[in-house]
Amino acid sequence: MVLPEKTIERLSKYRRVLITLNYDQKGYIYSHELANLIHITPEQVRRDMMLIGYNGTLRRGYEVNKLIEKINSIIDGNTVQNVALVGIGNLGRAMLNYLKDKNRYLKIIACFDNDQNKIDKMCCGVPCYSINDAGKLIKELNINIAVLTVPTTVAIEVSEILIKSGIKGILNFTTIPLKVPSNVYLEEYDMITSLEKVAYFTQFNK
Amino acid sequence: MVLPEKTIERLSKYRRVLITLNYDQKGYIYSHELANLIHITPEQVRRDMMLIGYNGTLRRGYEVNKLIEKINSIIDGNTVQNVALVGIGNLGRAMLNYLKDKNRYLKIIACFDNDQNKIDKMCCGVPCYSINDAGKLIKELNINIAVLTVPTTVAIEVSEILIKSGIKGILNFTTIPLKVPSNVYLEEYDMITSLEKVAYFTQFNK
DNA sequence: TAGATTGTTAATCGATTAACAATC
DNA sequence: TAGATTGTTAATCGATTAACAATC
Repeated sequence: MVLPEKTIERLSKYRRVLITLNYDQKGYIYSHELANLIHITPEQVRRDMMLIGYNGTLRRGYEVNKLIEKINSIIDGNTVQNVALVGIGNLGRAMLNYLKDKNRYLKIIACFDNDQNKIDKMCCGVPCYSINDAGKLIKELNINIAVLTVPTTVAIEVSEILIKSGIKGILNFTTIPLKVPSNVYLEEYDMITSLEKVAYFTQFNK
Repeated sequence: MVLPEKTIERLSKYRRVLITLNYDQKGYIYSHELANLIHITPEQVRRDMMLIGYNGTLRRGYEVNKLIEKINSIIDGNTVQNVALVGIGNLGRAMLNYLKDKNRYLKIIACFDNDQNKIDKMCCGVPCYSINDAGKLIKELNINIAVLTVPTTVAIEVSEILIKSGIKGILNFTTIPLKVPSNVYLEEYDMITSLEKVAYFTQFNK
């Protein structure tokens, strides 16, 4: 029932390249063409298609529009999920601008901060509320997902508030490892670790 | 010789929590304590220690300072690596502020852009140069690593310039999958995919 | 000693890659 | 038909987890 993490990552990328490169106007695409677009092997594409139960045709490959629809139904469940961005510093604002309007089923409908100068104003087109009202508003606005861009010093405290408020998925951009209950999905996105990883492996390329 | 990717990621996190939580003043740490700090199992910590050839003592665990030194020598090779940030938009500036000064062996010493208003000025304390001079400057300044935060529309073009200029490691924050030669290390950091992944797995937590 | 801890091998799990039959 | 492509099983690879001997 639950698909592998890596398959979900690739489905996200398949959909994005197909849409941004206007392949939906092309009609059909072969596994090796789709593989080339994100630099993987055709076997991996076919295996993903098998896992999601999507069949191509032998002569023409995969029907692009149908495939996009299928991916929509898997990732978004064809229903809008509301997202909050928590912490409107430099990073938060950049992320908000970046993630906003990238997926019509994922709507960033609120942001939270503790700075009185930001609260009750709009930030990049999204209303900003006090973190003290998170408990109430997350329930009222039916928000399931939080993007966490607060300073590391308050990351744990804020994550606990979010979980108490009913958030079921967190994308953590802070560089503190969080601990969440088993009914909350956590994705860690640690930029410093990523850069240090590049530093390590780059040593072998000289 | 080359350590597994996942081990490198954890080494980066071990070092960071040990330093930020001032464990270097504590002297020694047990595998289960270190495991707790980043929410993994003690077995995994011990296996990583084994892989990097670092031995603890039976009664007291691992000597923190020595462990940090060991991780330094692995990830940074105890030598400074110069880094360039390419693309000084909102995201680029946020990343620059975020990554700056996080690791004394990883120095962001230049940024590149194509906007005349930014070129030849300082940006967040780092000199900004024209992308047209990248070929010359990357060699002159001995830069090995690039953090890519340009708009998706020019990502491929710019990555090719960087590779021609001798960059050996790229941290790609754009949402376009890049293709690099085998002697260049590429780390993809796709925020949209991360958010969509959270959206998918959150559906099972309701 | 008894208990706690490390270091390491074996077993398991998850993901990728290889191989190939089916078929248009 | 011949060639190209899909769908799927088997094999391999990489990473985690379990088990346990050694030892302070």
